[in-house]
Amino acid sequence: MTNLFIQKLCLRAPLCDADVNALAAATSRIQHYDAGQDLITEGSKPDFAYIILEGFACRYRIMPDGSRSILAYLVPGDGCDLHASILNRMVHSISTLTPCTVAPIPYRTIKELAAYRPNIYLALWWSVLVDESILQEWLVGVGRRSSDKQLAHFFCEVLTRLQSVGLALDTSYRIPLTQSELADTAGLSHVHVQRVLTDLRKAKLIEGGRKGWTVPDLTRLRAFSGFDPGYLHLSPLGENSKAETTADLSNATREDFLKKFGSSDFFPD
Amino acid sequence: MTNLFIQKLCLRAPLCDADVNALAAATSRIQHYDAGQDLITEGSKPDFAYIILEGFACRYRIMPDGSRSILAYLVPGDGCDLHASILNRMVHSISTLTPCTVAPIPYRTIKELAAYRPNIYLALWWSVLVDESILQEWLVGVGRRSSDKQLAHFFCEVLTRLQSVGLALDTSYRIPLTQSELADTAGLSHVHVQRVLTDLRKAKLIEGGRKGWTVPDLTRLRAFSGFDPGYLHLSPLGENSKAETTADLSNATREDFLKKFGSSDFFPD
DNA sequence: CGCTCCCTTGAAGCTATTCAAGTTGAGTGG
DNA sequence: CCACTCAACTTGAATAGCTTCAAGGGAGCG
Repeated sequence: MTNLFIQKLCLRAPLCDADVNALAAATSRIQHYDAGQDLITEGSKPDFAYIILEGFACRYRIMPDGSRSILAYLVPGDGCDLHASILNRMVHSISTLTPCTVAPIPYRTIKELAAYRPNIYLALWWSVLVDESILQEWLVGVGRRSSDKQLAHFFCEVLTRLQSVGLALDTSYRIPLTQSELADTAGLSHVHVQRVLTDLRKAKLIEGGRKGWTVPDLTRLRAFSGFDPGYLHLSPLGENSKAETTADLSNATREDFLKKFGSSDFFPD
Repeated sequence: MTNLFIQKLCLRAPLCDADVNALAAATSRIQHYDAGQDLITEGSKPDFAYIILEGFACRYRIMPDGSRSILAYLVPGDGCDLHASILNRMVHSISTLTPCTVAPIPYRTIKELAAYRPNIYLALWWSVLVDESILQEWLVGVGRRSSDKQLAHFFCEVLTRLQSVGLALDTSYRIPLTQSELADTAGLSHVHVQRVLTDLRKAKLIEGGRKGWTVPDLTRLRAFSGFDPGYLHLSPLGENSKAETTADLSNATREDFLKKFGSSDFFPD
């Protein structure tokens, strides 16, 4: 019994059977949402984090003038704001873009999982840091990439993230986003996005439209946009080309890892 | 024995004397850097995190075409990449902008502090989440704010962050950034930044130039830029009404400030 | 004194926005 | 099945915002 969320965490820390079972229990209750519904609203302080099991969602903010800024996409396997209970309140909203299947998890449960299961704790940390890294990449993109490269880069990112959980392994996977959503992601007007996308289509770098984009040749799109997946930190623990360092986990074998972090006194409380 | 880093963490979790002493010991070794030196270089996997005790530093990326994108500023009291040892390798560099006093902390020490001292653990988490929140705000700004409002908003943020650790309580505090640095922060050309800044100067919203900016009236600048400090999550744990947060530091006199944040149980020292 | 870094200004041109008016396609009810 | 509707997409034209190139000015420092 597993799901894409658990699969994703498995990429990030060596979870044992007990870890997987605990996560499976935590995500066993599921809910369905239609497209366009808010899971979390700006200003609230929710009691649950949500795991997206199917569908696409996004984190966004509405500016005083009514314009929208999309800050992140949540694809199947992603959790939203697993950590947010530490902060006072949400400063953005989260909304479904397609019909979604989600698993709500009480923050209490997350805290307990993190406290008693070091590997889950590590995997959650990893997720937060990857979120931050993606945010940095987007900031670079909005600031310093041309609009065509930025949109192409974004498609590469989403496909790569989907592939990392076993989706989008062939080129027929449809990314269900409208041009307006892409515009609010890239900080552009929807009219301009439309023109850029037709150019990309003419160059055979993307295909589709109307809430369904496909990429015929991801390698070409990556080359075009200068996409380097390093910032997604996808490579499993243990595969690290850099020289050995005193900092710990990346070079560690599973045994080293457990020896170091599996002891119960590491997480008091 | 305390410093701005410890002071900042005290705002974020109720640290006891032992916590403070442990942090003081961890940051007791200090180093001096000239302006323009890299503390951490892209692609490396450093052994130390660095706490900025004096001076300004920034996190940045150089794009393939040679342009720079600044992703974050580190002001006194900030730590850089306290958590980075979990990830494979750095995907950006960190450089001093002014001469800096920094305290290097081995990642081992950070791990131990986090493991054995729950309040420090909580405060570090908080720091990471605030960093992420700032990144989101910047992304919104680059995408959806006009260039004058964006730069004004940025000045508000930096001043507010400085005030939260007791710096910049009056208007004479100089923000030591060049126009090129501001341009790489806002994703603009330095020529355009120059023109926007002269406009802001004409409107008496900012003063100075040449690596030294001051804000004569932070309230006016906040109103102009639509700055809401909520995303900095400065209010102490437990106090989280919106009204209170927006009110807090910006208009505060020094006495208000000390009354609120200077109480001895808040700064055990 | 002369160097360097930072700032300033002008002009030309590109990029992106805004406004406005269609078109297309999927879904809905008759 | 067809008309109707709505959201998504498309296109054009005018213009604002921003960049680039280029040249020059001013402050601080050895």
